[in-house]
Amino acid sequence: MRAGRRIPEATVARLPVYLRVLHEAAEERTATVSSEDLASRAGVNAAQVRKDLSHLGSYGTRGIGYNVVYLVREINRVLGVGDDRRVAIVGIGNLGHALAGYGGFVSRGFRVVAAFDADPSKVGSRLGDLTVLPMSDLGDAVSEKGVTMALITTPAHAAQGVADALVAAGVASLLNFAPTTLQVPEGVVLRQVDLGVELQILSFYEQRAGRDVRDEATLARA
Amino acid sequence: MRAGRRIPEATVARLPVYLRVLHEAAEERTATVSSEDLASRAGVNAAQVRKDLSHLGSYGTRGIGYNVVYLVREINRVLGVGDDRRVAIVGIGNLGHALAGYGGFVSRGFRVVAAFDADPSKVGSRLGDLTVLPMSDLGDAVSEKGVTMALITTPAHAAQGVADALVAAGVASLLNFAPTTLQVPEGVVLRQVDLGVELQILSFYEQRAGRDVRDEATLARA
DNA sequence: GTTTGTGAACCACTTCACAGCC
DNA sequence: GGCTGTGAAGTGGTTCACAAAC
Repeated sequence: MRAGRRIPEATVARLPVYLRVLHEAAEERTATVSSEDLASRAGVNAAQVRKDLSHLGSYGTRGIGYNVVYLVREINRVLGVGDDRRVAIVGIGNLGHALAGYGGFVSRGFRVVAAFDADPSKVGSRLGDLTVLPMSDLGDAVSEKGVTMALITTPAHAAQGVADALVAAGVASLLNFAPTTLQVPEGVVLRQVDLGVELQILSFYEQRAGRDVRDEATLARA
Repeated sequence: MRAGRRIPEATVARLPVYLRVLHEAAEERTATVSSEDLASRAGVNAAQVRKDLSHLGSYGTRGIGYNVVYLVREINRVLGVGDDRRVAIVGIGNLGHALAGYGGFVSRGFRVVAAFDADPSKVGSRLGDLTVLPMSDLGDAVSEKGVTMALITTPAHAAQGVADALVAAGVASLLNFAPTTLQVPEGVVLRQVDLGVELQILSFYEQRAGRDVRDEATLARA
């Protein structure tokens, strides 16, 4: 598969993991990595790595491996990260609060620039260097601050309404943490993270682990 | 495929989603659901639902659908949920704090019974009705409280050490939120949730959404 | 008529194995 | 000799389509 054609979904889900591993390698001043290195650090098969990377183009050198800095740049480009993306959080409960302060977003090129809550007692409170805004400000704040992605951390019953409001405001990428299935119009990208689901999946494999030994390393959402 | 043989990984990942939908249906006093109902509420294809459920056995009635209460019981049994599972959280930063109070766990049969942190200034602080314990208490507390699953919410650099300690203490199911790949011995079940990865995947599809329209609804873990 | 359960067809992803390049 | 890039083979998952059950 030569240069960037349609990239398989499964590959897209692994690219961020490679990126993480490559950053670690870069910190250790490693100039090049082999598919074998990358694979073992990412917890996948080496052939997998090579095939995944071949979807982006031919960025390796036979006999040598992949140039770390160069590969980081290419993956960032493919994922559309790098120029910092503006993120809003709707629903400032425990989880929303935690995500607003989560360092793992900033270090990956995302910046939380707005926070909203429907509860008047929360509106106006500080959240790091942000002020929690009322839902009625959503439309204006989204366009003023150039928000392109939003995290929904409301209770389940409020999530669909919030999603509708976000879509109406022009936000086209939603990451939903509320434990409910959302409907969005075509063209809007939606991903679901349900922490309860993760524990239940874990529970299944733990239960099995007694009889047949199973070791499941999985990526998120993946 | 008659009655419970080996259940495909992809099916296991969807069962908790069906469970969530079934609980919603139960609240609405719906006695039976068709695969079509279930599918549309879960965001998948109806044939998928039927095939998934057929792996558990034949619990539907042709011409009628599936009995909600009965199906909930069966899925819970297969997943090994129901008898409340004891969970520990290691790393009481923003995220650990939020997860300790997350209602979505309790309502799904999981109970957070212990919290640990390596930072002496956090040890002894209250967290709901728990007290944060030092890492040195991990072994004892795990066995006393019957912990079988743990959430790792430490910084990345501490995660492997914590995983090792948990495994040594006899915890055989780990859900890792730290953005790093962990190594665990055979027989230990490990799942990875990386919130930064989720945003990066979202970013990729958002970027595409302009040209070709893609709408990606995904379940967690994938 | 409705809806399940399932073989068969299809499609996507993974792994193998090796030619080609350094 | 070492390592990538990739066809080919293998595996697993999804969707179709229909017979069987109600």
